[in-house]
Amino acid sequence: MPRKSRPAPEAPAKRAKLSSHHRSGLTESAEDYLECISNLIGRNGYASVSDVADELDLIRPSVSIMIKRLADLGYLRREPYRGFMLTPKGEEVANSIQERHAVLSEIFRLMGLNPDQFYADIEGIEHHISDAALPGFRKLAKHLAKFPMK
Amino acid sequence: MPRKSRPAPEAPAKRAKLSSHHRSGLTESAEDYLECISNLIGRNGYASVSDVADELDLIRPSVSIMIKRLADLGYLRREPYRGFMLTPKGEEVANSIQERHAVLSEIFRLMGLNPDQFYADIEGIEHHISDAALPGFRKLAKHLAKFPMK
DNA sequence: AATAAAAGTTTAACATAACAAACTTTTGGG
DNA sequence: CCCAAAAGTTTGTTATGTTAAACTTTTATT
Repeated sequence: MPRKSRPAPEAPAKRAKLSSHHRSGLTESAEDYLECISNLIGRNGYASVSDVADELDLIRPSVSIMIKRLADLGYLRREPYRGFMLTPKGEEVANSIQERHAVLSEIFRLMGLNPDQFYADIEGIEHHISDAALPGFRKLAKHLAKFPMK
Repeated sequence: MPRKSRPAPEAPAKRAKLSSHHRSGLTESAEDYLECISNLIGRNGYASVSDVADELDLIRPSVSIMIKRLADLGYLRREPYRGFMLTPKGEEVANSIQERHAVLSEIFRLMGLNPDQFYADIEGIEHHISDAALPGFRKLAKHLAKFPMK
């Protein structure tokens, strides 16, 4: 028996969008890119597609595409063949991730876990600390400094 | 100018696989399903596609598809129209997530953050605590119980 | 037993994010 | 200046995970 045909759906006006599952309105992956770019700029003064690809262990086309999107969304500005800079919007996301990373590293250290050895844990967790929870984590780090675990 | 044609790539023998970015060899999403199923079984004695869909705020087809995959991968067994049970392999994953959830809830509580209000944080973080880090988190909970933050 | 409701599945479409191959642009060394 | 290497982009494919619509199967009610 022939299947009933479905009506053709309206053509959706598709705009560049990142499905925003996070605090920042960006995906974990996008947050990782911004964090990485900020780190590279801090270290080298600039960041390029190739730099980011090396750092995140991705290939250049993958990075190229994400960079274009982040630029379209206003998180960074590109100057062809001479890297990119974060916009204030991009800086804000990068800073928020970097602070979470730093706080988590400190907490891990105070827990007796070498942050270098738990880099993957920290990289995973840092995307899931809400703004509301962050002060609690800062306090935890202070508390552990005052009342050490060992 | 006509584009040069690419050689047809070998047909990859595709098997049911979940790209394993995590400790368990499963994705976060798959871990969420197993955690949820285990919780439902604990509460109700069994879990169904509809139960899981309600709980995780997904629609039945989404759940149906993932359940089929988890069954194919040996994490659970289905009895048509009467729910499913976790296999030992599935239990193991569920237990590991549940323990992380419990430890994190306790730590949040001891940090002065109501776990109910930070459910999303905990649900996100629980997938990123490695086996190697878990004992550290357990110790942290004990330590905070002994040396309270407020 | 009939049938309506509930439960589950199939199909098609989409978004994200990755890779590989091929192509283009820029830059730097000779 | 030329041209090769480096940098970047385009195109095509894949995997994951989701929705929506339509369909099928089971269960339960009368």
